[in-house]
Order: sequence, then C-alpha cells, then structure tokens
Amino acid sequence: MPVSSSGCCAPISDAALDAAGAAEGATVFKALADPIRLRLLSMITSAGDEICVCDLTPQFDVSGPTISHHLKVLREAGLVDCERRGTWVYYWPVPERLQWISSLLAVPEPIPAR
Amino acid sequence: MPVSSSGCCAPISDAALDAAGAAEGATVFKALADPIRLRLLSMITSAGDEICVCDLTPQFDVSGPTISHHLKVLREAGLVDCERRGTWVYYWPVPERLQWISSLLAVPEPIPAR
DNA sequence: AGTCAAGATAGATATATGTCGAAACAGGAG
DNA sequence: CTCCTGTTTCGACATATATCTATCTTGACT
Repeated sequence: MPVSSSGCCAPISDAALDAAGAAEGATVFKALADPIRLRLLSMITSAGDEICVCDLTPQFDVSGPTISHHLKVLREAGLVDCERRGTWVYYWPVPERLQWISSLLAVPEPIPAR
Repeated sequence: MPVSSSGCCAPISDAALDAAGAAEGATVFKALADPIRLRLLSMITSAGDEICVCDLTPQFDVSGPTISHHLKVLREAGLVDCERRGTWVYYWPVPERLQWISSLLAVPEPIPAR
C-alpha cells in the first residue's frame, strides 16, 4: 500500500528514457506528427530505392513550397536524405534512423494483457 | 529519364499509406512528439505492469496539471490506459497500440544501403 | 459533517507550426 | 545569353500547443 509522500509504490525503472534521449526522440516524432509528412515518408520508403519530388507533389492538395517545407522537416529529422540530379531532386529513406525511432516504442517485457 | 509532366520516373507504390491511415498515425505520433510525454510513456512501459501518477509527477520540473494534461494526450492517443484506485491513479501501456504505430515505421524491403 | 491530499479540468497566455504567395536559385534548352 | 521549369527560401498570418494559476472532484481519515 502506498504511504510515502515521495512515492506510493514501485520506483521508476532505470530502463526509462533519459531527458536527453527523450528530447531527440521527440524531435523525430514531431517530424512524423503530420499527415502529409507521414504520407511523404511512406511514399519514399515504399518506393524501390528513391523517388523524385515531382512524383510526390501532385499527390497532395497543398502548394509546392509546402511540400518542400515538409520534406525539409523530414530531412532535418534524419529520416530521409536527398540529392539533386539535373532538374530533379530525389529522396530516399534512412533505414537506421527509422529503426532507431521504432525501437523507442518497444515495450521492454511482454505485458500479460490486462 | 523523366519526361512526362505528371511524373518523371517510377509511380507511387500502392504500399504507401492512404490519407486516412496517415491522419490517424499522425495524431498518435503527435502524442509522442513531446519530450515529457515520451519520458512519461517510457516510464509507464518500463514499469512492471502499471505505475502511479504520484511516482511520475515528481520526476519533472513542470506543474501537476501539466503532467495531467500530457497523460490525457497519451490516453486519448490510445497509447496508455488508467484506473483510479482509492486516492491514486494508475497508468499502464497498451502494447497493441504501440506495436501498431511502430509498424508504420517499417521499411517494406531491406534497402541495400546507400 | 469537516478536512486534507491526489488528480483532473478550466481559462488565459506565450510560443510553435502549417500554410500560402512572392521571390530566389539551379539547370537544361533554344 | 535568355527563357522556362522544378525546387527551395522568405515573410506573413491563422491556428494549434504547452504551460501556468485557480478551481473542482474524488476518496480517505478524524
């Protein structure tokens, strides 16, 4: 039964994310927290290896600059990378980054169900 | 070489997330897009099975209502659930939801590295 | 009842974010 | 060199979000 003033039951596990890790994780999740960016990322990851911006933009109802802005957010989060080849710019995913952010969502032990 | 006006190379894969799925995914990622909420979730998932709010609040430099607000966001995103027992309120994770959101981050095919 | 403590809710405010149009930049074609 | 197209950057604005203080609700205990 909980009695102390500073805590009523089990202490915080050391397995919990520290403040620094949480800050970095939050910035990456922030990049994913928009429907357009999520679809952009999905299109980029489901393309064979890379995809042209000119194939992404027409899929949305927003202006070109807005798509460019969202791609920049994904790029700055380290989730995708890009390269200009001639007139067009191509984007591809960064799998290691995707795996890392995905790992933050793992539940340590299989919880029995409740 | 890209030539058409509507697309310059490969078409969008059918594997890409549709607008509806992206909208729901984005709301969940939005819940994760804050350092405090990420730490809260981490503490909740790394506790054995559940954890008391009174053990969460003192870990942060923000006020009680702010923690309460963040917990509500996590709850409404379906990531955690809670129950009041006497004076205290206990939170636990919803593993199925965590797995679902994690699955949105999976890269369809192993990309050869670039 | 009356009191106290744990959490949640409400209302206010400052900051962050998504969106646009206009303008700048980069490269290819005439 | 000059024009045209694809993409990014810039500035502005409307909306959303994080945080606070104050208040309310719930339950325990005297």
